[in-house]
Amino acid sequence: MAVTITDVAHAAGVSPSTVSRALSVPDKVDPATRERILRLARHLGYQPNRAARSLITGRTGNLGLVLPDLANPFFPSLVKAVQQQAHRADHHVLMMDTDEDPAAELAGVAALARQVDGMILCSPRMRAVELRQAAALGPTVLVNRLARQIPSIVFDSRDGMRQVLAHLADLGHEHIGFAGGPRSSWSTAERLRGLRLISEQRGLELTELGNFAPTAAGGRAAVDSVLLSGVTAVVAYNDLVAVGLCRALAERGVDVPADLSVVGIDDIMVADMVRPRLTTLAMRTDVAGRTAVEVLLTVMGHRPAARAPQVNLPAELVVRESTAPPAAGSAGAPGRPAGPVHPTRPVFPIQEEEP
Amino acid sequence: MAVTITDVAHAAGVSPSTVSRALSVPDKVDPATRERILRLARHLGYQPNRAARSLITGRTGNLGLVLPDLANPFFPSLVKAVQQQAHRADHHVLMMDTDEDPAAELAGVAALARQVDGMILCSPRMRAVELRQAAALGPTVLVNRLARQIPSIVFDSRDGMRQVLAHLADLGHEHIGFAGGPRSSWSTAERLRGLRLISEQRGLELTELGNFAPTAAGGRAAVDSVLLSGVTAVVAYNDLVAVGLCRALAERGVDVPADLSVVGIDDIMVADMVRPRLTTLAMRTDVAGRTAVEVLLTVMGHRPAARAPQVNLPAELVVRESTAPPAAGSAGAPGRPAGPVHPTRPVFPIQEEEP
DNA sequence: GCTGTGCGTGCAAAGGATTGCACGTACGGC
DNA sequence: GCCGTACGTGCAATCCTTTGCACGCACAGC
Repeated sequence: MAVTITDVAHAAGVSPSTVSRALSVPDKVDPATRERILRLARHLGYQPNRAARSLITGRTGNLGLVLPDLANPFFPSLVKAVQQQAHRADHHVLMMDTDEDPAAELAGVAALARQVDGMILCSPRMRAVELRQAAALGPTVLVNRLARQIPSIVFDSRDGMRQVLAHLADLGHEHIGFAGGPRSSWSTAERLRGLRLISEQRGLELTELGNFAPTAAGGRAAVDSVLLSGVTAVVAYNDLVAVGLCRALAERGVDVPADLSVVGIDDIMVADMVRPRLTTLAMRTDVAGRTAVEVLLTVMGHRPAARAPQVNLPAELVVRESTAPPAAGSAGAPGRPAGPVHPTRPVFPIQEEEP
Repeated sequence: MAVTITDVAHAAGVSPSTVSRALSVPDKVDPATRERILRLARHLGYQPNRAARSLITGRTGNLGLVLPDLANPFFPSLVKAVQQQAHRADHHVLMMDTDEDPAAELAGVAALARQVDGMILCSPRMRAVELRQAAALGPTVLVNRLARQIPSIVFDSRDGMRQVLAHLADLGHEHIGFAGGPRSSWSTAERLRGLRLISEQRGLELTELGNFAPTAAGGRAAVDSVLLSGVTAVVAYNDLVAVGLCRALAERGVDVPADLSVVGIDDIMVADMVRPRLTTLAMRTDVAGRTAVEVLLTVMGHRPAARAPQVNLPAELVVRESTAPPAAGSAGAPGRPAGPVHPTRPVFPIQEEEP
């Protein structure tokens, strides 16, 4: 059916070995024969059978990519970058969506391991011990998660949280809430750690509002804790949570940012489309994806991997419309000094009034 | 390194052939031996080497998925559904993003063809003749595109456009604009055909506003044509275009839906998050993805494929906030009879006024 | 002119699973 | 009690490519 290396060899009047060498180690074969072979190979449309090659070399030419939920807008651009970078290195990408199921993650990794040369695990939900098992199956790079001995790409949570809190503090906020993501999410823990550290340094009051699904619905669910907490600004686990929260607040008659400031994380496309446009901590997921592939290719090259590389990518605050100075008379900042204050509005408790 | 079929065979005291049969055609081997083999295989953690299997069977266990831009929110849920459905059939998915480049499509398909058992081409931009070349490389299913002799999954554009125009006509609109997508997009042509047909049937005036990029930026770019056209309602190529258009309109002081109605297509997640929430023609991309895999597996099974199956999926109009009756005195509907009319607002030409 | 070196090429093994064919055993039927 | 059948199992070929080893030839050096 398909044209094999032997077909090319016969056509060129050489042995299959020579054809193989002409294609992979060109300087080991006579220039004249090489040219003839290459021309014929092209002309016959020869494409090496990767299964056969894989059988002998032990390499597949594929990379695995495991992630919890492709429908989460955080991932597509990461996946896209991974795919592009892998393609540049002549590798293909096998994708696996585990649907936020930690059990499916290990199973998926095991199923994938045999037919990829290395794997990228994005925001894995599995526990550390399982992570080690997974990494033992082959070269592995983690994205959005840190683990001893496993190469990782993460965003600098501490500096990110520093930027967020600096911005809010500059606006005059003193009491800030954090609406966390899933309990099993490493990012939640990491961001909380950063927030705790920095808010203590700056003398800000930090209220943990709870754990919510990493979706707009999760954000809606957070609205009661937010309103009861008395905070003047909320840092949401991600932009979807922030958007859901804003929607729910609007329905309660709370104006963002006049009555309450909201900060998202990730800077997904939606963040710039909603009203108010979201102030958010931008994560360059495309950079993360590209870096992950580069690191993976490196560790795939050198067997021993002297020490697991850890890459810390910068996050950058994008200030848009969802943050403003706290309302005068707000619970969080009673009688605070002047400043570029927005037109005052009634705050909590909320009452229905003209739009 | 890894445990092979021979290892299992030795452990069980049988030949590799028997192990192979125990795993693939269980009723051809003695129940007792079968049990022993299965237990040992599980215990040793045996995973068949797919390269070796592929070499002999000619099948890879992979499906290819080619699409123009994963960053477009239309695709992720489709990809997710494809992946899930493929996984159920014990196949993996090789994804390829062509970055809206028609030339990259054919190249990508060619590169993928050798290592997949079948391919799903989503919204391909390539021309019909290239499409035939691509389909000749192996079992192929088209999504969002129709071609003779190639199995296709499409959404029912005509009925979709009928719903859209019925909704707008019911509201009282008589002059409707269409902001098309890329010229090479099959969907643009198809939707336009539907709009022309139905608007003629219903005696509506249809204005083609041009071709725009399938993004929010494309929608922004459409704002001038829209304002100059004198239409009272716009059907956008997709939700992103609709969102971009709404944003640009708002900046010009045009209120949606009071001054102008906008209808999107696709019902991506964003459609329900922006202000105003978008009235849009919902496409169940997850259903399309699942169906595509099912059809592909079918055509992969039967060699001859009696006739290429064509699946027409229903689209369903979701009415939200971006559509309303045309403003009284609007160019499109001068002195139209009463009805549930919104509070009147000045229309074009636009002038800055209080929010 | 003979030996040594090096380059270009071919031979053959290896990699792991599948599968047609054939063999052997055991049992049923007459 | 013998033959035929059927079932369970093993043998060996096959898929295609890569690669270590060896061969042969030509040319340079002494």
